Amino acid sequence: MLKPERQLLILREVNVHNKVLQADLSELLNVSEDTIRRDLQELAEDGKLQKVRGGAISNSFQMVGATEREIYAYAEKTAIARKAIGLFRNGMHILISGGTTNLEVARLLPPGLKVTFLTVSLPVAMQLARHTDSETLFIGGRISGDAQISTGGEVIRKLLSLSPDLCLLGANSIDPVNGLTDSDWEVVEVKQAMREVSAQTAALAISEKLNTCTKMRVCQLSELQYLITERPPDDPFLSPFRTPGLTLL
Amino acid sequence: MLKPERQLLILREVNVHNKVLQADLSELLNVSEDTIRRDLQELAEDGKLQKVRGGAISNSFQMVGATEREIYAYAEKTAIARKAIGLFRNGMHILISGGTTNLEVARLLPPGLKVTFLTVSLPVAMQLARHTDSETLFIGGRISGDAQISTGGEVIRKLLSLSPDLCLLGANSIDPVNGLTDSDWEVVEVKQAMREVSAQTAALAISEKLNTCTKMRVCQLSELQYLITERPPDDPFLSPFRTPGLTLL
DNA sequence: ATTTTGTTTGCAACTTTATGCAAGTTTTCA
DNA sequence: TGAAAACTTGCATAAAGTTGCAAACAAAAT
Repeated sequence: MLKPERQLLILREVNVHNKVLQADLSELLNVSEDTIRRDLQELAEDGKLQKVRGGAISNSFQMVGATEREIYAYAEKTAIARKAIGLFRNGMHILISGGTTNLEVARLLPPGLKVTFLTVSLPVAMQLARHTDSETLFIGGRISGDAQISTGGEVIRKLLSLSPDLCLLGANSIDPVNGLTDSDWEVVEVKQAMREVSAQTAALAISEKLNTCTKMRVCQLSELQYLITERPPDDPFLSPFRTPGLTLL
Repeated sequence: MLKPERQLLILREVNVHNKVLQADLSELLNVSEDTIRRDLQELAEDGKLQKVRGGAISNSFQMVGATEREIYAYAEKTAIARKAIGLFRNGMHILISGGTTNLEVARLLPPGLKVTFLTVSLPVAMQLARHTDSETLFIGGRISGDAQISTGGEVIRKLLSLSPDLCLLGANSIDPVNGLTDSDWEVVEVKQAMREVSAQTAALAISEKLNTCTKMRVCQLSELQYLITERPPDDPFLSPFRTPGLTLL
């Protein structure tokens, strides 16, 4: 039996069964396992299948995890989170919106920090709750399924009775002209109220979201006190955002 | 069985059940627990799931401080959850407390069910929020770290303004003499209010918690309408709980 | 037909990996 | 606090992989 012929049979076998053991192939094709191994290796190099220890698996055999969202731009978000935490002082009341960047903030809280957190995001609240030195208050309301945050009139009403020292807003998109914008009206409504009641507000955005814009405005740049990105504050990329009253971190 | 194959099965198992015990996987896949542990570790390093003591939990199910205890006895808990869901009717307002059994209820909700859920538990709310046919309202307040539920006067006040059709109380311990009891005062306070405002209340308890008692009473048995365990309603084990006005499920 | 040339194959020696086991440590929960 | 369960670390073993090499083979050239 010629080599190309044999490899074709191997390929068919793999695609039918989704996997194949080289011991089985060796027996089926009456060649040594070494030969099979070399064949599988070649086929794998051509991308026809995936070689694994002991045999091979078909290309269609994909880990479910491929679609699972691993936290996007994780390193950047961690850097932002650390800078944001630098603003915290014991005794503060801090209002936090949702999003993965804020989740990183919650995850990276240093032990010993004693602040009161107020949030509308379920995942952020869960993470914050692990930090036993600080207190966490959740602002209840109708849970908006995709963003996993409280929305609606009741949230707004509750927010208006608060006056936190600092607000951390995860930014969906931000540009110098349109300011902080978002695509979901329910979220915009909540973020607006969050900013309005807070003494100071910090927008958290990975730099890839800078200079992008979506449909609805949360606030103007001038209404923010801090803009936190993963870049150093003096990065030329940030110069469009360098305005009086706005501190870049 | 090839290693990637095994890991894929593990991942499937995790994503279907939201949590797995490595002892179960070990039996299912006929490999030692050490191997399972190593697999889980690898998958966790790849961000495909989250490793916890004794097993793993799915990524999509971000329950932050899951412990061995919390992923325990899920077969029983799913049985209970299915029975509880049998009580649901479209249009109902349903109040749900925390605990892993209620979490199962949230996870197993059938598509198409249109009810309004009210809850004080962060993990339950997160799970409920994925069920887009129903509406989820979270009752905000101070988050009690270990139980991950809202507690405090504000929760009570809010609860008193509601009148849900059904209340699902996860039971920490329950016995015929002392009724439903719990060990954490903050939780007891909330559960009491939950029961008081609801037209009907169901206690959910795996049978191992029957005939146990802890320090503080939530309510008497006679103040409950349903007791749901994983056992059939006519199980002799349940006879001490067979009282007028209390339906065993 | 025979030689040459290059490829393919199987084998042997050695390295690496996967897995299970055991001893000791940590965590959890009663 | 103390027992049970789970984790860690190290190790032994077997299976799989690697490399080098020589025999076998096919195809091309003489």
